[in-house]
Formats: sequence, C-alpha cells, structure tokens
Amino acid sequence: MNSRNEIINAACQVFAKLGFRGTTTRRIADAAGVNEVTIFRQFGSKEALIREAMKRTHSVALAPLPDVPSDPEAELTSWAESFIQHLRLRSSIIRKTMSEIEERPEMSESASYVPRQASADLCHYLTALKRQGRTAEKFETKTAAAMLMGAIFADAMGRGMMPDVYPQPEEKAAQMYTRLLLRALGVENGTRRTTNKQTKRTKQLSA
Amino acid sequence: MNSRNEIINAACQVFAKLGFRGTTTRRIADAAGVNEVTIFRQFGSKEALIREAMKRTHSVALAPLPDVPSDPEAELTSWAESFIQHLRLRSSIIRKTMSEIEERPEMSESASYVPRQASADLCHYLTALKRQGRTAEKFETKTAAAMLMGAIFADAMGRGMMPDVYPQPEEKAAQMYTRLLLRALGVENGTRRTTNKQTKRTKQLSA
DNA sequence: GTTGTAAGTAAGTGACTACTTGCATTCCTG
DNA sequence: CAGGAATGCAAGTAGTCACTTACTTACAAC
Repeated sequence: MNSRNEIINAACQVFAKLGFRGTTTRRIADAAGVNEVTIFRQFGSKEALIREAMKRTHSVALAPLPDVPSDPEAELTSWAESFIQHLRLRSSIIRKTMSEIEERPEMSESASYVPRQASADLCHYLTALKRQGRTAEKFETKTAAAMLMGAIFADAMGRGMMPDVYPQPEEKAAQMYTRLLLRALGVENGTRRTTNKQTKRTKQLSA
Repeated sequence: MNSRNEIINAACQVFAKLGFRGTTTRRIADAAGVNEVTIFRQFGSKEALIREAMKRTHSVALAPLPDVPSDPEAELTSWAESFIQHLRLRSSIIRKTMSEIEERPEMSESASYVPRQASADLCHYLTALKRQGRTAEKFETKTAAAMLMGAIFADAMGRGMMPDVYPQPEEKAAQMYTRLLLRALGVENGTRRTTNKQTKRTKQLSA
C-alpha cells in the first residue's frame, strides 16, 4: 500500500502546479517514481485518482477557538494566524481548485469543508463574545466573520502577486486584520474575568 | 478587422470557462464562427491570442472615489458596490487567471492592474479621511484597504460556492462590509461641512 | 481584367493524451 | 518451495492538440 500513497501525494503536487488538465498520468507517475500503468491498476482512472487526492488534501483540522472567550485579541489573533498559514501553505492547490470547481462541481464538497468549518467556528466565537456583553457596537456575526476571513483569504491568495497592496510585515498581517475587526465590534483590549484558571495567552505569532 | 474582434471575444469566453489548457483553437474557432486557420493567420499562435485577449479583458476603469471625502458611508458604499459588481461579473475569468498565473507569470501584469488601481484609490481616500480628522481611531491605511477589498474579493469569489457563509442579502453585502470598516476607523455617519457646492450623494445602490 | 487581400476548405504532421494488453520480475506467505 | 499479488516494461490504440501546407473562393481597387 506504499505506492498508493506516493501516487496520491504526487498527484496532489502535480495538480497544485498544473491543474486538472495539466496533471497527466505520465507526470504523476514520474513524480511518484512509479510506472504509469500502476496508476491505472490502483485507481482505475485519472479522474478517480484526482478525486481521492482532493478528498485527502482538503480535509484538515483547524486550530480551535475557545468556547468561552477570555482574551479576544490573543485568541482571535492566534486563530487568524493559523488560518492564514493554512491558506498560504495550500495557496497553489486552492487556486487550482477554485478554478476547476465550475467544471467539476463534485470537488466542491471537499473543497468547501475547511472554509465552512472556519466560518462556523468564528461565528460561534463572535456570538459568544456578544453574549458576554463585550461588544460595544451592534454587528451581524456573519458579516464580521466574512470580513475577517475574506481579508485573510485575499491576503493569502494575493500577496505573492502584489506584495505592495498588503500590510507589512507579512507575519503581522493576521494580527492587524484581527485588531481592526475587534475595533469595529467595539471590543476593548485585554483579558477579562473568566473561569479564571485558563487565561489562555499562547501567542504563537510568526510560528 | 471584424473577425479579429470576434476571435478575441470568443477566446475570452472559452478561457473563462476552461482555462488556458482547456481553451483549444478548435473551440475558439467554433465559438467565434470562424475557421481555425484564421486564428493562426491573425495571431500566429494560441498563446499570442490569449495574451492579447487577457490584455483586453483585464484593463477596465473603476468607479472613481472623490478626492475630498464628503459623505464617507455613501461614497465608500457606492465604490464598494461597483467594485464587487466588477468582480462578480468576471469571477470566472479571475479564478482562471489566478490559477494560471503561476504557470504563465507574464499574465500577472495585466491581471493585477485593476486590484492595484483599486487599492491605490481606496488608500488615497482613506488617507484623505484621516487628514480631515474624521477618524477617531488610529489605523494603518493599507491594512484597512486590504481588509475591505479582501472581504469584497472573497465574497465575489466564494459566494457562488458557499452562499451560507456570506452575509444576506447579497445586494447589501458591500454596504455591510463598508459600514463595518468605517466603524473600525471610528468614522461617524452622515455628511459633513465640505467645499459645499458638491455634497455628492449619488447613491447608486444595487444598480 | 488583373492583382491583392482576407477568408474558407481539406488534409496532414508530430507530439501528447488516457488507457489497455501481454509478459516478465519481485516478494511475501503458506 | 509453490502460488499469488503487486509492480515493472514494452508496445499499442484511438483520440486530441497546436500548427502547417496547398489550394480555393469572394470581394474590392486600380
């Protein structure tokens, strides 16, 4: 079962570089160090292989956001940083997937898993913040979540092409977006009375 | 010179649907109602044709933003709406371009023209707002601009795939992002004493 | 009426595509 | 050691790709 994994990994790499049509079985076989025929014996067709490869790459667990907000800036910043890092690492494959999805809608389900989860997590957290009475301004949770996620997404997708239109330095970007959002929600800085024992402050900036 | 234009338009349409590799000269010829050989006689090669087609589609003028801010919410909302509309109309071709750019970096220049321009315009406007002393909060212009543009970009790219993670209704989204941003900057609502004669208020919402 | 230009038609070239077949090799297990 | 499963290798099939060539048609200008 080793060659199977190598083939899937190779398929992901080639797909990230060249998209579906550019991902030929010949190229996958070369990248995997495997005979082309093995691909067809293992997966039946190129399409089936790509489907399986996509299912694997698009199912990732995200950094968690606490159920009970304690230090919003620290917690959201840390979450935003892990999210932007996730997107940056996969920016090539995400671009390709977004481009192919109109032609191959069956990829949509697996591709939208991570952003859907991220949005749900973030909305949940913002709603909790609101319920704690820590937001001075009225706001729509979904809009706020879409705004932060959108800024992060666009940064991850676009910075390589136009570094000068995004905030500098790159490693602080997630934090800067987060701060701006919190100000829009009217959330003041700093920790707050919480269930006490866990004043989570693991600031893993620019990890 | 008529067939030339028809070929370019057809090339854009096919490219938006199928990307570079999917855009065959056969398909372009069919879409243009022209013989395949004509393409090569007119443009020399498929690559040259696509290059010219891309140059044309990616050079568009954006809605202007006044030099002197008067009613920030109205002005920015109107700008944001025209920007999101621009992106939505071209979402297919933008997705394809973003996906191809790693393989064909020469497309980068024409493709980045509009977002660069938009960013510059927005930064200019926000700086003017700041200089007017209308922003209660400190903020970095570029970060704020990237945040609004990012939210709009992600909305335009992602809503078709995941309508439930973006604010409803679709037509108000640009306005909602704009309001959220203005709150982050500490800009109060309403018009303000200006050079008087031009209290520009052309609110062309959901045009 | 000749010449020039833009276009169509038909055929073909060589490279690449996904995928198949038949046979040899390796390696693990009973 | 026998048998079977996984893999490699060589060759081939039918289709598509960008692009070319040689020739024809239509129209307009001089």
